[in-house]
Amino acid sequence: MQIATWNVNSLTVRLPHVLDWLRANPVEVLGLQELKMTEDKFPHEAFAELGYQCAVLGQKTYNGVALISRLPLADVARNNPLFPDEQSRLIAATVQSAVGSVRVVNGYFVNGQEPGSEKFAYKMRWMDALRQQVQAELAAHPKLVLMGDFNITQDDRDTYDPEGLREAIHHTSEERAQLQALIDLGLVDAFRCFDQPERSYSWWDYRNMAFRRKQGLRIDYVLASAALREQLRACHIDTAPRRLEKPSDHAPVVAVFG
DNA sequence: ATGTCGACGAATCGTCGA
Repeated sequence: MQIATWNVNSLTVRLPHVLDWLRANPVEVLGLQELKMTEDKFPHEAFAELGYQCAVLGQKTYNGVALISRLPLADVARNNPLFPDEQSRLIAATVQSAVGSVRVVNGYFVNGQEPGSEKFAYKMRWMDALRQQVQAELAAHPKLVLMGDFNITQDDRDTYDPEGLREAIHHTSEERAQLQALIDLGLVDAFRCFDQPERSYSWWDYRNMAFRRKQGLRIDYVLASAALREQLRACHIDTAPRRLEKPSDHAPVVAVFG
């Protein structure tokens, strides 16, 4: 089974890229972030033609997440029952896969803007609540994947400028402690379970020719629970869509189980 | 040096968020 995550930065704009990518990469489950559309505008039919069903938590202009799946999506949960939130950032569902029943949690984590800001405080509260939710989900579903745009670099390998960006947004000790606390629930970073090229990133600013200059951050993750670790076969970042005309600023991250 | 996108409301650009 293959599971992927991709922040598409407007599904309205990126739908052709996503459909093309699924034709070339027919993963079982794809988590999308930053749909920037309400559910009534979601192109269910286009995905259905490729054999996918979708569960959507939409929002106008900002945020918005979806699960795109070849397998039936059961027990769909939208946002966090422990954390009332006007922003659409989380969607979870259960799939019966070749590696068993897997709970898939897909998140668009808070950006945080700047350390010390109100948005940064919201990021911390949001992750406190997410940790509680994932802990409960893990108790009910030993095989669990938590994936999405985390908006956090885990360590210096995940940033093109570890010195210049030390304690900058996406690099703060507080954010990294929050990510570590999630991992400490019993998850592994699928990408780091395997040898990877240096300067592997999942996001590049649109400005400054950042992609061409390899100036990116790895802020998109697939985390797998211990019960799935031995089934984990590979994980990679697919930079091909970042090279297309009018790309998303993020690249898909793919994890292979089975 | 604040550089690029995308959405929005009210324009044909300014503002916000990333």
